[in-house]
Amino acid sequence: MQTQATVTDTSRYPLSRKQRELAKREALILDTAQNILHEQGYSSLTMDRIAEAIEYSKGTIYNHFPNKEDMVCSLCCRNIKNLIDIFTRAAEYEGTSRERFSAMGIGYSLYHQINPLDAQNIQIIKINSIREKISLEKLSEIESLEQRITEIANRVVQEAIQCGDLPKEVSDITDSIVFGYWSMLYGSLLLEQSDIPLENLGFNPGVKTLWLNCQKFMDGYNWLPHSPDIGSESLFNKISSDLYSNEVDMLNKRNK
Amino acid sequence: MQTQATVTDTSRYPLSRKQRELAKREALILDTAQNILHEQGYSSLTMDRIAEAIEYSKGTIYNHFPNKEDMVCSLCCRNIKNLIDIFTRAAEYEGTSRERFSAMGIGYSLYHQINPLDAQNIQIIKINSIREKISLEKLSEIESLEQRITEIANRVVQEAIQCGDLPKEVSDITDSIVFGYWSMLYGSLLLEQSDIPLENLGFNPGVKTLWLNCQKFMDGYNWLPHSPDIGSESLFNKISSDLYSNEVDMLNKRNK
DNA sequence: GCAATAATATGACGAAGCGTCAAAAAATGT
DNA sequence: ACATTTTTTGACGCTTCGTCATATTATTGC
Repeated sequence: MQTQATVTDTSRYPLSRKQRELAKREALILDTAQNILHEQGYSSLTMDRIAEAIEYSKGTIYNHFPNKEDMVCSLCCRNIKNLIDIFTRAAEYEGTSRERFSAMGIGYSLYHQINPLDAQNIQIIKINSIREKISLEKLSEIESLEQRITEIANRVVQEAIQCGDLPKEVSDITDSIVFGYWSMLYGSLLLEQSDIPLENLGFNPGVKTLWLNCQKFMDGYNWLPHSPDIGSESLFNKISSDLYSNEVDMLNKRNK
Repeated sequence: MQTQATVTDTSRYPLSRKQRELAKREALILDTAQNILHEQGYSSLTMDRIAEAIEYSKGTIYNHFPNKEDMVCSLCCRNIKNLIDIFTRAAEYEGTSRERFSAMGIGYSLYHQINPLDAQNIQIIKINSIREKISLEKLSEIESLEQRITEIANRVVQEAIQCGDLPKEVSDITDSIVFGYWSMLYGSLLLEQSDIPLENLGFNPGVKTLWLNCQKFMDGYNWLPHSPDIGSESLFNKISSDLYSNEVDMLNKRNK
């Protein structure tokens, strides 16, 4: 009988040799997929090409993933963990609640600038006609990972209310605040997507614009302390260097 | 010689019989494509199916569109005109500058709720791997249509500055304001996309959430008059019934 | 150590879709 | 009425997906 290879066993028991090998191969497949995406783009990502690259047959890949879309979703799951890490760091940042929330925006923006591929993959798996091919298990996996992120953000909002940085009245719409913030981050991300010519749309895009809009969004909710009329950039720089110096370096290096 | 059928001639001269027939058939193709999308979804949208439905051969379709993606983009171009109409109506709304800007948000949101297909198509043509197949002409067509929308929004922002509803200091970042606003609209739209289970993410989504966030965004920019602490919904209802009663009816009818 | 059995890997194959192009059909010009 | 240009057609080649009978490898029982 042909059974589905699986490494999603989350039990604490040590994996058997077999399971380890399976996990290793799964990682190999995902690595290879990412490479191809990186070097040749999504339209060149075919199961045959992956099979050739990893020196296993196509059937073996299909023992790991029910289809191509599911595989891309797995890639997203793997990579979104980096984003969780960034959000966690932001939530633990030593500063006001507002600075911590701001840090999340910077982190999100930085992360996707460094890894535009991830943004593209996320974009792809959000398309309904793609989505319907992804297994329910994988869908709920990515969903719960995203949930972890929104929970982290939500906690900061609640802390802000508790310590009086945000008015008590918003206690029952903390979700909305997170949703709005995320919408703006996500929307900006997609609108800024590499190949869409925003300049011609009359926009002056970039991280700084997003930063400003995020600040104004928080101002609107009366999140104290308010952003200064001028010079909120110094806060931006402070947070960037405090929390994301590695990421900023990486970005600078790449742009050279 | 095989030449490309074209009806994009924008000259004012009356079209010849031939051109009219061509335009008619192009519309037929797009209508049919939209039908198939509506009834069977994007994965069932194939050139062969369209050909069969319109009772022309596939080759004839390829005389109108260089490929499938270009055709979907054409569909977007055709439909985005409705959005321009909505934005125009919003810009001409008799009310404060802030109300007009708000009206744009409501209109955008309503429009995509009524036509979720359009939102999906827009989402699709924003994917790089799709985009690279679309002809440059079509890309610049949709770009300039989108530009018309942002221009309309931008004009309202400028009027707001002129009449003192927005502080003079933002004069040179009107683009950013429009960009932020649009990001939030667009981001919310995509995050709310039909099949993504937001409830489980802890969100309480919907038009009202978006409305609130838009209001807070404007508050953040100090766009006068500020939204009231409670009861900004009455303004929402007023604008909806003043400007979009047709659209609201349509939506109610459909949900019945 | 070996046969029997179970698990896994393979790649040829069918199905489906895209886009092409030589040939057929229709329209136009003379 | 015939020649020439334009348009339409659908069979065809190509690519990709995902399957599955068969081959290979691993495991178990004795």
